[in-house]
Amino acid sequence: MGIQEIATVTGLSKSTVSRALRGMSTVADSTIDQVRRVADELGYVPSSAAAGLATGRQRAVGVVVPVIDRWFYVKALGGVDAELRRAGYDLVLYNLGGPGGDRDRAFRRSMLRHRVDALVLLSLVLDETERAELELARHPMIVIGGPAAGLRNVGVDDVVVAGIAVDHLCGLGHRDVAYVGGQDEAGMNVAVPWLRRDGFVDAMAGRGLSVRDEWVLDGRFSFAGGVDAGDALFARGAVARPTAVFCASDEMALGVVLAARRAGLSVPEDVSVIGIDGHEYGEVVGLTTVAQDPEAQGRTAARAVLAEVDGAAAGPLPAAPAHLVVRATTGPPRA
Amino acid sequence: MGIQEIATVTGLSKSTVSRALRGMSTVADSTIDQVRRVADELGYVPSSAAAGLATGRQRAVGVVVPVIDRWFYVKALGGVDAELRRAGYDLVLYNLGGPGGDRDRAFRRSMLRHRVDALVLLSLVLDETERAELELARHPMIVIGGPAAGLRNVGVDDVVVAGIAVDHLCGLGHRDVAYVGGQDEAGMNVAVPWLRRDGFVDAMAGRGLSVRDEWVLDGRFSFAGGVDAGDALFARGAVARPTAVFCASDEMALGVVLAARRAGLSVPEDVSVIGIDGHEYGEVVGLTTVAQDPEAQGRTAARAVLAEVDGAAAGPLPAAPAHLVVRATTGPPRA
DNA sequence: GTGAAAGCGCTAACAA
DNA sequence: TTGTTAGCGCTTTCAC
Repeated sequence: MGIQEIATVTGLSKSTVSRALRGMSTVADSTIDQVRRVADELGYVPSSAAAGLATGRQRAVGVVVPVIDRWFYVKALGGVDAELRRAGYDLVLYNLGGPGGDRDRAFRRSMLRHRVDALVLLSLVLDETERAELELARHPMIVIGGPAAGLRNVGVDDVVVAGIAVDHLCGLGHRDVAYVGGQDEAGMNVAVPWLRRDGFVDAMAGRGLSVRDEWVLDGRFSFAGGVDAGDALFARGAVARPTAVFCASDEMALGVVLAARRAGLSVPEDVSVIGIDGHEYGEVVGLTTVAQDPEAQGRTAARAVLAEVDGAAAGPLPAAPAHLVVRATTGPPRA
Repeated sequence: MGIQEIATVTGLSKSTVSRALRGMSTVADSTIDQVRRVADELGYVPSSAAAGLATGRQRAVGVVVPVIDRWFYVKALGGVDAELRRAGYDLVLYNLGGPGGDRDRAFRRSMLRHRVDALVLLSLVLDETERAELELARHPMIVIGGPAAGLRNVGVDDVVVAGIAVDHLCGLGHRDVAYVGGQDEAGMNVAVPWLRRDGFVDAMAGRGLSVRDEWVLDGRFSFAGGVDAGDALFARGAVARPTAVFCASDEMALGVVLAARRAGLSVPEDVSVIGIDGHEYGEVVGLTTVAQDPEAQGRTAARAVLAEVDGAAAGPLPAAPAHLVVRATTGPPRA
């Protein structure tokens, strides 16, 4: 049940059938109809392997994620997927599976096998070997999230984002603000957390405000991590307590809010909390945040990489937008 | 830079190189070493398309999800992925993208192209046409989540799960319990919500308890939906308020808890809340739940389908385990 | 508008 | 242990 069968049944040649199936304009309309009908009747299923071998194009792009179960990755993946589907491309998912997931093997064994025409890397920091390996495959690559040396990337300007948050907090009158960020649990993607922290510290310094060491905490970029950080922050008694907490992700911010309430503090009266992301849960809970749109970033990245596959030049991409969304978890500090 | 180059450089034949690359035991160890070295030097990258064409095996399996951004799907996807990676298989993600995502095209255009050797469907209810289409591809299929006519499936027994929740609630003395479930937002996957609701109603009936119509709500299987359902439930004043709420997912349960607190009710004193899933957030918040392990289900499904690809018979799978986790959101009703 | 033939890069008998 | 010879199912010149 290949193209040949259809050729035999219709009395046409393989080449004509091939052209007809792809709807090429050099084929008579009547022929196209006939071929399509017969193909349907026969239950013809094209072989992407054969087509790929012949053309050198797989019509598939790979998406590499450090781990899957993070809000940002899921959203970005959805965006990439939507755009690929529009273009008729398949998506092959390469999940590095965290620190325990032996990246090396994953890299070598599958990503390079010409199974895909391009790669979208989700906030990945590659080491030299990995870069070199990927270079072998010679296909277009782009990263979403933190910047990566030598690769195009789409994402927000993390320093700017941190600045927006600090502006908001300081504009309300806060001077004692803590930071909850830290390494991603997966042990990857170092760029983003650092950029946000540096952006925070710098923005504070820009206003003549310094940040206490004990107020820079690791929230592991997760809800539970945020709770832990909040517990640490609020257990110390009112004297050494910040009046505001800036979290590098909404999930952590949600955790901090919970910890605050548990500690008997009211938000934002006793402590203000702001996050980054635009997580759905935050909207419901009334979390103030600097929202970004990872889905749109995914779509942008997919479009860019697809264009490159089609031979377009790889120009630089503009920073993705992010904007302050003021809700109920931030307010002026207590007088 | 194909297998041929290596053959030329080493002075061996293509076949020997091919065998050496795959480490076949009929090849001299020294030859294997040599071939591998030369392959590395040349930066050889195998072509999965060519291998697939020749063998008829793509070493890839497709995973079909109704939408990606749901806790259960993400977790299950992770499980499938882990097992595939172990087996050296790639994962091709087919996201139907909700009701707006024109399933048809997605089905026809890519899933069937022999790009994958098997399919894992995440709680999908297929109509006849879709079933027929997929049959064409003739590869092993399995569904995770609700049962689907004519297909093997792995998942919890939803009726039993609902029974566990009802047992717990009634064991505490509750008689007035509401249900929050409803259609998945995606408009797919009808089986699971219905089974859970029916299981709930039946279990209640089994104890001589009936369920008010106004206490069966749609929470859209999301956090926000849970909040809405909770608002509706708790806005009516204490008279018509249930003493417990059974939610078909933890995300909805979390929303109901939030709504209860907002309405000035304390949990579990004024109202008990129980969910299904074992969501991480629930753990932190102290949500009582009937926990399941979608990741394990994903692994099981992947293993089963891989075995079938390798020619194993497709025996029936046992129901996945689920167990009650009592935490802080359930307690006896007020006297 | 259609056909013939070559070939994409690999694997798999069958020989040697 | 290695080499020879056919394909796998498509696309694509180049003719007609």
